[in-house]
Amino acid sequence: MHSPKRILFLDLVLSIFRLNGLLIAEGDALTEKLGLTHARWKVIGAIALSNAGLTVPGVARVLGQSRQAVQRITDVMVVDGLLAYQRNPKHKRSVLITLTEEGNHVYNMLREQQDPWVMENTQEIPIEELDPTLRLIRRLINKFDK
Amino acid sequence: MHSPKRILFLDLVLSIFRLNGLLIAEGDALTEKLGLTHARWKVIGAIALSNAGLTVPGVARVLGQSRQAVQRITDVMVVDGLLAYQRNPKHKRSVLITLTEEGNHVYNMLREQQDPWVMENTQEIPIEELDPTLRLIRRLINKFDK
DNA sequence: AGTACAATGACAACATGCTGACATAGTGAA
DNA sequence: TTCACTATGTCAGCATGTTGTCATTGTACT
Repeated sequence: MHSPKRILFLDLVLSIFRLNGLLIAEGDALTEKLGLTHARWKVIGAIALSNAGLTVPGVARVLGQSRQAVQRITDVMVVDGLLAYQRNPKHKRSVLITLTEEGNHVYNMLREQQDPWVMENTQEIPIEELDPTLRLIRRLINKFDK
Repeated sequence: MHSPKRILFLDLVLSIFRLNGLLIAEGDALTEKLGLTHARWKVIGAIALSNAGLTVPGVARVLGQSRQAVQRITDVMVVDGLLAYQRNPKHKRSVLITLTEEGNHVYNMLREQQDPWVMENTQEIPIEELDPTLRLIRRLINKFDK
């Protein structure tokens, strides 16, 4: 079974691995001055983008990671003053994670780095290419996320 | 700067992170019975797909990882009998990695799991979608890989 | 209410990734 | 050839991810 499609698909899988690593490196370089690591800016991003507020297992679901990994990161970030745990009206034990004032400040600075980066890396790519790619990626995510 | 393109691009980045994790989970499930982990099947795959033979830093470049991380994995895999180091006519110190007989056997079994998996997950996706997606991913890789 | 099952927090063990640092080998240019 | 720079192997320290386990809390169903 050496169909072109097989090769194409495996090539895509390898390329996803590769791009994943490169994007993490990009993000780390972007946030180096902010004292963030990819584990941290992922959490900050997830929380900042959430409307209703997120719990630790909630962030884990969004990022596709184990709740234990997220818990460890958020615990440290609370100690560091970036995040705060807040009573959850929906759940007695599982608190909501919020950005502290400092956390918000860091997120705003992150945005200041991120926006020009996005500009720079998308200006040559038309939406007509971006959109179908995202659709296919999402289709694969849905296929594997069960 | 809240252009649709910005949102689209950030969504794509997050989706890459997510799909990366899901693909690793898929691969791990696929190779569980073979006693492989993702760190290991990535190395085996990279070596099996190479024509000219790969060194440790070579595998690292293909996978987009640090040479130290790859070295640690391959050292263990040599001890476990999956890989062997071979003199490199091109370089006195940097040996070539080869699959042992057992390593080849494992790779063949990996293929037996992988082929139906690829079939199953690509049959609904036409090449006309797969190909431009791979092109865009590669374009991004080239942009970030400096 | 009671009870089974799911979700969560907490802790531990372990695998894997990264960077930094150092010595040695290889490469290319003056 | 010599010399500066790069590539590689090696070791160490640390960040991050996973799974497993256990106790506790929530939830849903009877």
